[in-house]
Amino acid sequence: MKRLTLEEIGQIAGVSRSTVSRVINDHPNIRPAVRQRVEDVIRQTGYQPNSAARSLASSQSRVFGLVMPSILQSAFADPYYPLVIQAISHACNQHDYTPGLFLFQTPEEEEKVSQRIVASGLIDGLIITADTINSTFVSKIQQYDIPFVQIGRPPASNAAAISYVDVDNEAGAYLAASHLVQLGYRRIGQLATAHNTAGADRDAGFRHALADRGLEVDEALVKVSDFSEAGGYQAMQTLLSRQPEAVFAQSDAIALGAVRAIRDRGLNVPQDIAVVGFDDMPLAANADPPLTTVRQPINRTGMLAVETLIDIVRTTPEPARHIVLPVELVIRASSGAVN
Amino acid sequence: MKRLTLEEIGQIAGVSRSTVSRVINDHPNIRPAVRQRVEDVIRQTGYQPNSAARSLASSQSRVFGLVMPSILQSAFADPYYPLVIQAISHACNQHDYTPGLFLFQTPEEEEKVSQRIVASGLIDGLIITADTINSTFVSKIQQYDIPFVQIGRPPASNAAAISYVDVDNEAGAYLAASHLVQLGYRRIGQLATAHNTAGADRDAGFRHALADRGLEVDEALVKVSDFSEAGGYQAMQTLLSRQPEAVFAQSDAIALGAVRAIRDRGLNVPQDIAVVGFDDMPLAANADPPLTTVRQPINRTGMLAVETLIDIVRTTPEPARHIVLPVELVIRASSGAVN
DNA sequence: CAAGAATTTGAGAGCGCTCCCATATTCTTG
DNA sequence: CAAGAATATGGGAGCGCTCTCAAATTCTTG
Repeated sequence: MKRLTLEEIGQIAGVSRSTVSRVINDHPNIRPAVRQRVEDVIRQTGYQPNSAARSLASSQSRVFGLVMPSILQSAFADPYYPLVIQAISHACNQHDYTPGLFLFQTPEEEEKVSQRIVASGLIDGLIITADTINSTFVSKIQQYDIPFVQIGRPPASNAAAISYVDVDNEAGAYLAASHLVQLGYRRIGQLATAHNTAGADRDAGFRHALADRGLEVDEALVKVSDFSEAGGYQAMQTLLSRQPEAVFAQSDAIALGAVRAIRDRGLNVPQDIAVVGFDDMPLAANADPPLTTVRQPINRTGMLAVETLIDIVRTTPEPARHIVLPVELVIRASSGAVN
Repeated sequence: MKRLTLEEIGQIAGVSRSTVSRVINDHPNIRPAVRQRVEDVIRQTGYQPNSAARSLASSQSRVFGLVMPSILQSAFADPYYPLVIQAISHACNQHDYTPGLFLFQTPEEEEKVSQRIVASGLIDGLIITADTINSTFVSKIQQYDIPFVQIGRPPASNAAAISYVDVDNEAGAYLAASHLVQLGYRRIGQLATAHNTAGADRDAGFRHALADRGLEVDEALVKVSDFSEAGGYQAMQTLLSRQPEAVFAQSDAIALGAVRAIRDRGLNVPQDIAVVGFDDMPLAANADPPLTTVRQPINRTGMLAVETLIDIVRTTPEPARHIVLPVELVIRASSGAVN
């Protein structure tokens, strides 16, 4: 079927191009009868405005870029990212935006593609998932005047100038660690991560919780992992010799790896070692044992990132928006509080 | 920094708009000296052509839509999809296309968004990941003249007319099942899936393998699951009472769930029950025990889907392209062949 | 019911490119 | 080295919208 133009829709409805444009863009000052007539024609013909022409005339594409910088490497080892992508996609669908996907595996790929996307006008704004401490991508993007919001808190040095949506990682870790303390565990370990602000905040929450209850953090019980199940497995293996009574893992994937490591050593969760995770991924509830964890609202994070970006694009970019979402502790069997 | 136009680049380089356009689009018949001069100016200024203007003038957007129909539901329960997305993203980056992401959770969302994407000219073609038997989405898309390729074989009824990239599921399952037979197992079960062609093909391969070696398929040893780890866990639980000696799972996630179910029953893999998966996800190698599985080339699948679509968009859409990629059996500990 | 105010509609210009055709330049070759 | 062929370059038109401004229509109100 041939594609119609505004002009042709106008002809059919007996009005001008301009009037049809007004109807489509919800402008005021159209007689109701005319609006109705035009809307009918649009519906009957299935007309959709040509998006290239729209972008060119309005310099707005209604496309957002969803960026995962190369520094995240094989980002999908952590099931968190697919969920974020899903949430953002859904939010974009609701708001009639199209999410363009930009995953970078190497710095070269990042360099080549990012040049194109920032300068071609293809994209109205960027959603950047990067809470790594050193993000060359973000500092590069700041040089262009393209709006963006970050998912996850940027490093303190430039957090003020950057709009972001984050969850309250510190409060979540505080809840998790407090929970373990309250259950009577004393030798509490942590499977931490490095080079990312979420990890730093969770670490801080963990330490505050212990301190607030008069416990000292035994640095020998803190091991660094990446965000994957395999990383958790390895880190837990090294931690096992220190005989912790409980362990706070900075993600569910890490926690699951830890559980596996504990089992392989012939020990049981939570009888021998209690485990608490972070994220509340779908698989946390189905795990064996079901994982006590900190639930973070991934869907709301994605939705708010999109809505914040829309707001920035449509109104003034200043001042930067900072959103921090609350989290909650979900108590299941792995911490030994229930069975 | 202000965005430059073709005209302005031409001015700086002392040539016309048209010549600059020719340089950018690699047209022949430009004197080397002139081309050089123009390229220098482009490089120095960091000029990028405005993509809206390009699309409008050429009616090509260089955007592909990556679609996961609503029928897949929470598609990301299976880690296969994130990997496919990653592969497609990478392939698009290489070929200077932008992948637009269209994940649909409900039929309403699908309806609303797909109308916009097929008719607005935003998109040059679609990559559809859907090997479900009943895809209303695909039949709807066929009514428009928008090029698309499917990942996974369409149902036989209209496979001839549809371009697709698939892996040789039947051969893979045949390899896996033959492997189990050769190891001496006789009571071989299958954790199958329903309503998708990949599952049907893997089922066929499984049955052929057994038949070719004179074994009958015991239907009581075939259980249906979805593609998730939790689904595999449940299906295996019901299968356990039938005391299989070995089981072929139609995906790695299912296989991992099965391993967990077997363990929970106090049995060991592979000593009591051997397990073979399908996909060779990254976690298969790290699993405990490492999973014998059928490796499918996800990166090549994504790459070929993109390249096939580019070919269809640029040349003639007829005839439909059918690509079936080979798979290989990866033998690890879970099948009992090695330790 | 006329005159001014308010509302509604139409037409022109322009967004930055590509594509085609006309003109200018360079290359052949007798 | 002239004349025709081949090659290289420039300019106009047009892609389908939006936005501004002017004109037409409708609404007020004395």
